[in-house]
Amino acid sequence: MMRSHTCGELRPTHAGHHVELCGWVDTVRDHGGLIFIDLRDRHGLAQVVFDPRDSQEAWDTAQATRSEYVIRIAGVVEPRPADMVNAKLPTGGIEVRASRIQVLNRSQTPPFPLDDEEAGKVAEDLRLTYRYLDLRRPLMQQRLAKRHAIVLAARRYFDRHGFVEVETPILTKSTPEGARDYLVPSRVCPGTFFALPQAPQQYKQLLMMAGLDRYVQIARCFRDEDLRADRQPEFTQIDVEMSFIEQEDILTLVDGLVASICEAAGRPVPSLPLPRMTYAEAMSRYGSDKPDLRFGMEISDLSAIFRGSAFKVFAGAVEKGNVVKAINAKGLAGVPIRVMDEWTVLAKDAGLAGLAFIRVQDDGTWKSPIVKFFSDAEKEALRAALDIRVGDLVLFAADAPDRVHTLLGRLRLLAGGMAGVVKDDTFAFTWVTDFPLFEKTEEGGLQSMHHPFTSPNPEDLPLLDSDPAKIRARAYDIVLNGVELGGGSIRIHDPAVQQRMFQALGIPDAEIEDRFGHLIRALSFGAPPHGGIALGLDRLVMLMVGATSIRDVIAFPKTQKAMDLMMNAPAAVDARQLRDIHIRLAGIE
RNA sequence: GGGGACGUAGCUCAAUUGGUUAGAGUACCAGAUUGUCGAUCUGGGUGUUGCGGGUUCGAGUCCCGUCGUCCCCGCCA
Repeated sequence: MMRSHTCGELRPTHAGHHVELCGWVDTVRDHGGLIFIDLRDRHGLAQVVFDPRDSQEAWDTAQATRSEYVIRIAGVVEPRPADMVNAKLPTGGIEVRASRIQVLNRSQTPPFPLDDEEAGKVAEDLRLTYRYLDLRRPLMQQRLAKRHAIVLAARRYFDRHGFVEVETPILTKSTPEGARDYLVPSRVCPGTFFALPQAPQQYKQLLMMAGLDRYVQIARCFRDEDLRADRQPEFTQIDVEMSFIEQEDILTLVDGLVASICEAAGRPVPSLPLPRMTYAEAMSRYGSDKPDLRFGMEISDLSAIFRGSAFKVFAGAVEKGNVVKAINAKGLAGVPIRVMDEWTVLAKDAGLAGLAFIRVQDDGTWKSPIVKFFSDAEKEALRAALDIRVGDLVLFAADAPDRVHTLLGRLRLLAGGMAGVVKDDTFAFTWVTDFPLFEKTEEGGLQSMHHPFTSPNPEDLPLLDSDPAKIRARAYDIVLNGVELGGGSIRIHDPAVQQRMFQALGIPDAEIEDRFGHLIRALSFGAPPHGGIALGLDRLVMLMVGATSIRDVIAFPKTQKAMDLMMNAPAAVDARQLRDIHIRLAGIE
């Protein structure tokens, strides 16, 4: 061992101990006589003092050290006099009087400052290019450590509940109906390709058919789609599957998992069970299938109030079977015209004719282009429905329900952010259940909202031929602060139902056999009822540590163009490698 | 694929309407300095204004293109 202690652990109780420390030079304060070096490692910071009267040789070396040099020192722990204690440091009660110093390695001047306060402002591409330096920062190390603690808590939780962790293949088969796949050419089988898994979905179901009963995996997943602050091309899921269970069992299991993880992350543990709402309710009240419940501003249905109104735009909408809904953006009566214009553009982009509004002025009067059409009774009903008060801004939308919900849901988030009513320190979990089984494709066909192995709600099965869009799935998402943390479903275990589902999705029989034959066959060999869920670990950790991007909780993340700036990946390969895998490049300048 | 923001010293930023030698803080280098802990003091500018074109007497500033980073929409079963 090159060290007797870490830099963060020495206390006044160590006084008189002879210690050896290793670490990086954080700062040097040279007083001509005394030299102070703050020595840093993952565990903390310790002040080391060099006095030429102790060792001229050590003092000379210390004077030549610079930021980020790696050094090893030996010395004696001394308590600091009361007036020299540094209350900001856990080790501030002591210092090490050094008798020896060894420079283990020198360092160039870092390309950006490594203290958390300054580095937080540095351009992210620079941090990513020198990620190993960025990760030296205490904040980044804390985040990685917390990620570890969360994964450990999850593994312990699942172990306690009898789960077995199984690794599934990274080289697998393309499933074109999902996200775009990352492909890997086969050398041995010319002209064929593996795909990296978008999720271990089929494998985990097959493990249920294998009788594994309770499966978990901290699984890496790959999707070749455009990136966002909360989306990376490779990411990690806590992937779970169980046999002989119902939806309720999964929800209860994950409730407990979430509580364990919050505890491990040092966050307030939510009271269980976590709140639940249906998809229909989430859309109707929050205009989103991942509602942010940290604030109100819920969507109110005003259709009944405006049925037959003198205001023909609203009355006409109701007449046609559309809806009139609104949110009360409390306190935002003063938003600039510019913002209202932007929001009106959003409304038009969403397919609506426009965005109606009421500003409630300081004297209580309503400033609005439309209130002159409202009767006194309608105004009173409005006031009651939306709790309208001085300073409020009411935003109306009248159109088909899905358009209205999408728009008002989006405006609700913008308004909430602008009004500053979103409490950062609050954790608002919710389950969203009863998702639709299908959604419409651009071509007018059907596609699975979750995935094609999702079980329909048995009550709705008769609708499969008549009105498939109305079928509810036994599918559920867990949402935290408006972020989709994870989702899952009860799966189809009847091969006949699975076959019908593929047919409903319009997949030709030959293709069903080609792509899913193995699964249907497996279902026919005594598949147990089963279901599961997958939770996005990166997003979970992001929220637990208060980061705003999952890049901040991934050691080596990729940029928006899916590049690794440190490794310079992806990169061209040489001709021989291409020949080996039977690939010829075409059409690349 | 689309919309938006940004790109000036190692880093974070400034630079009037297009106008003199592109500045500040910090970092860095040199010297001083025996109780600092964001040490201090003195001195030093270290620059292909992302890149390529264009307009102009004159471009960091205006125009076109391009590259890169970020945010959003589409996309993400």
